[in-house]
Amino acid sequence: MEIPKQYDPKEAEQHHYERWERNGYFAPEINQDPAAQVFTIVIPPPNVTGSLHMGHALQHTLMDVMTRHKRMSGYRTLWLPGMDHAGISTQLMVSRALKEEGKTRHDLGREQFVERVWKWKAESGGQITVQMRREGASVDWSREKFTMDEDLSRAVREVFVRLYDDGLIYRGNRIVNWCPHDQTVLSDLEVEKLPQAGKLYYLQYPIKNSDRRITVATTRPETMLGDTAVAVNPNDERYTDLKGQTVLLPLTDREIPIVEDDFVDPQFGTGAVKVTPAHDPNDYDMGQRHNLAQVVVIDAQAKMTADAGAAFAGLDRYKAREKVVAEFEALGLLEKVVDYEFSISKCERCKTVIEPLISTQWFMKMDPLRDLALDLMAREKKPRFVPETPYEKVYTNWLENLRDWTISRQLWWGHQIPAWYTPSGEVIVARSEEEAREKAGTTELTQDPDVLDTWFSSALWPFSTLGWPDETEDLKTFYPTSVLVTARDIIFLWVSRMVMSGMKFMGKEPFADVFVTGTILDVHGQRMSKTKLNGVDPLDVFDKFGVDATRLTLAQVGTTDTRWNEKQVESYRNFANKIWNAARFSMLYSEGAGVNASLLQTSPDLALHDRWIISRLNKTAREMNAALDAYEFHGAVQTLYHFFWDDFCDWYIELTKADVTAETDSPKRTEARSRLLTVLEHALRLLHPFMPYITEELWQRLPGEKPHHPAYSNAEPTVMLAAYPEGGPTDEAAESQMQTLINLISGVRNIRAEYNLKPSDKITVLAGLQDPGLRKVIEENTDQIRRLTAADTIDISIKTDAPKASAKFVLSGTDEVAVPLEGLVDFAEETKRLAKKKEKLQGEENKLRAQLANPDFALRAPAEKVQQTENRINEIQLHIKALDQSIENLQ
RNA sequence: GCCCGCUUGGCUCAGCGGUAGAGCACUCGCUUCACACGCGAGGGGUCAGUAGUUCGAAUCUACUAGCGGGCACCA
Repeated sequence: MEIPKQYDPKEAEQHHYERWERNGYFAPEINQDPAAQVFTIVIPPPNVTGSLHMGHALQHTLMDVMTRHKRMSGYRTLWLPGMDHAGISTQLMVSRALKEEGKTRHDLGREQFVERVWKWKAESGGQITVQMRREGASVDWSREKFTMDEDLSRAVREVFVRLYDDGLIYRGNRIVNWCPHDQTVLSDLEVEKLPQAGKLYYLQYPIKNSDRRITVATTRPETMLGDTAVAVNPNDERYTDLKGQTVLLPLTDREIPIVEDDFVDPQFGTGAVKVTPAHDPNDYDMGQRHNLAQVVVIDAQAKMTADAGAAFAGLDRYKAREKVVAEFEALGLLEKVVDYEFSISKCERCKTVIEPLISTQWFMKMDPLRDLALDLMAREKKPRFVPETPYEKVYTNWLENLRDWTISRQLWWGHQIPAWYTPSGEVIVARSEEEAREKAGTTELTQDPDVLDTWFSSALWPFSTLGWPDETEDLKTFYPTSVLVTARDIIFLWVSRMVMSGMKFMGKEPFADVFVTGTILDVHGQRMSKTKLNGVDPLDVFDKFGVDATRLTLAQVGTTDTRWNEKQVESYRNFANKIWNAARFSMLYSEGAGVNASLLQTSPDLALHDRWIISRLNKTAREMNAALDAYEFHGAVQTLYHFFWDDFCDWYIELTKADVTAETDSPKRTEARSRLLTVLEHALRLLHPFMPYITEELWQRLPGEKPHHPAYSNAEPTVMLAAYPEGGPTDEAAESQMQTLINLISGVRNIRAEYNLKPSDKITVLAGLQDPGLRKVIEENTDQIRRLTAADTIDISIKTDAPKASAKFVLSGTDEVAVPLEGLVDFAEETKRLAKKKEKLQGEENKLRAQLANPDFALRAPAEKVQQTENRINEIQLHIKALDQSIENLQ
């Protein structure tokens, strides 16, 4: 079998996914163990309009690592995929397409427009599901959901009706955030506050029956046309005599009162505030407190209404502003205009300045729901946020200050509100029009034209996708889910609402843990964004370095904000190639051999390197399971990388090479070959959750017995259903002996490098080892040492009798190694080399001695620590003594 | 305004109470029979600053500075 020298990721990425999916490996049904524990993740449903970005790739990688790890560990796993109908985004996208045809949605009418959106979805929606397959995401496509599916829509209506019946959903006339561009109301969370350089206008209002004026400051002069009061702080002495007076509102024929309200800050502006209840949330509240009239002067198109007066009616709000200012100036009532930076509310999506308007909308009363979530946190500390800081606190604080949620939207694409109106204006809320007719006792019903906020259906995602309100098997099996993986920007929009609805309708939290990922920033530390065009396309990275290398890079990001670093991906591409070539070597010499798990049973009879790699493998497996269970992805990646590259490739393969590549067949050769293949096979399993493609590609090729986890015994061979190694016993003696061997070999190599010896220069290694155990280890490995240091002779004795012209190093305490270098040793240089080492040791000794000299140290530090320090000092002393001896011999 | 996070070698990041780590970059050597996307050997950091707690602090506490983020009804 020809195996190319270089790993081609595209080749491996081509076939396996299709096979995995076709064979049903992603579905929980593949697990045959009725007693299996359950592991569930529901995907944060990407927008149907969206395409894959780095944030998705990061989240998906982490979810896939978790899912694959649990699946291999015998859990019945479900990672449920799906998409969100993304109300406004989708409607806008289709509207834009219509515009190209010279039409608007109104030309089509509601029914045809919605049909058109469905058509768009069928043809070009859900690009991301194709891209997720490329990522290797092991989601169960047979359970894929869409928030507008009939079953999920049914859940939405059910929830609406129940909350309405509970009095938690109500219809009300209140001030709301209105986007004049998208022509819909928005919730507080869909509005972003942006700093804005603007002006503060000081307007003078004449007082009735007086020649005095009162000055108010405003950033929005046009709203003065809707003023219905001027407010001052009750304790503001400047205005004591004006209290209860009446103001003649300029540019209108209205007279408005001066009221007192604590809300007014005497320090700001003039201490007098114009009150426009119909166009400002604070003024609205003040209006409620003082029973003020609401004069609507701006309409849904952000144009002035007839109530703004004939001179202004029909004007755009900004034109009206100019005109108001001009007229005030003409009247001599414009006191001054100053530059002023303030924050302005904009539509998160289209960046249009929000117009606060009074409007009849549907709202959700949040307090009782909020309390469910807060209780859950207080009582059970759920959900558990990872990382706990700052998210637990941020989440809790937000809940504590929660206000009612505006849930209606003036859109066509979405779940139409299940409320009908009778001719007499009675409101009937029902699960269907049929039910509404029954309730109303009439067929003359009109359904509310509005739809629900997209997040209304997302809030139900963890149970609506599993069949709720029916008590399905899936719902019983998979709810509550295990962990939610998400970006931090939707903790309020989505996470908190899922907790509330989960508690309300399931009586149980929707997920145990919430893992909040970090953010991938661009190379300059800026957020990647479409408008900034600084985003890196994951698909380009896949093409350049392979999916597996990209996944490894993303996995180690974990919860930290990290700048995009292509070099990192490149290094993991190289790692993939290293894996490929280690496997290539193992299989090049696999004749007569095969994977055989029994060869990983350790035994004192085995060679040191075998006992060592078995111990290292077991330790690595334990660390991997611990790290993955603790969501420590960075540590997990590091552990894998160093086990595979340093332990397995740099040392184990080199040490087992002699046996593996032996010319003649023998049981020893077969065993060495088989053990190498077996260690590799286990390593591939450990790597699989992170690097699904290369591991499957190689695992399929390995000869020998590669059993599945017992839960999957019926399935065809695949690494994704092999057992994740749990890690057997470790062998500390073997690890420490091996470390000595490594130190010896590295020490000799160091001498070779420092003396610029050519690889062809043969050397003799003299080892003086007083410790009999150590001597035995080294004696048993003389051939290995000879090969790995390119030495001719290894001479082991109790004490070296090295010639003066030798380079030396101390292995430990009294054990030293010498390499005679007749004619090559510059005595002065060698003295310097040894002195440098001594100096370093001396520094350490001084530090430790100072510590020991502190009487409090002996008194307060744990005895074990004191002992350790003393031991280390003794060791250093022996080492220094040996160095001194060597230096003296050189003189 | 309030709250939070970050600041570790040239770069990107680990570590989070017991002598500073990785990858990349850098230096030197190597066509060593798996891999030059490689092999071997090295150099490089008073862990932002200050003051505390502690026998001992990159690691805990407080403050300061720089950067980043979240929340907030100041017209």
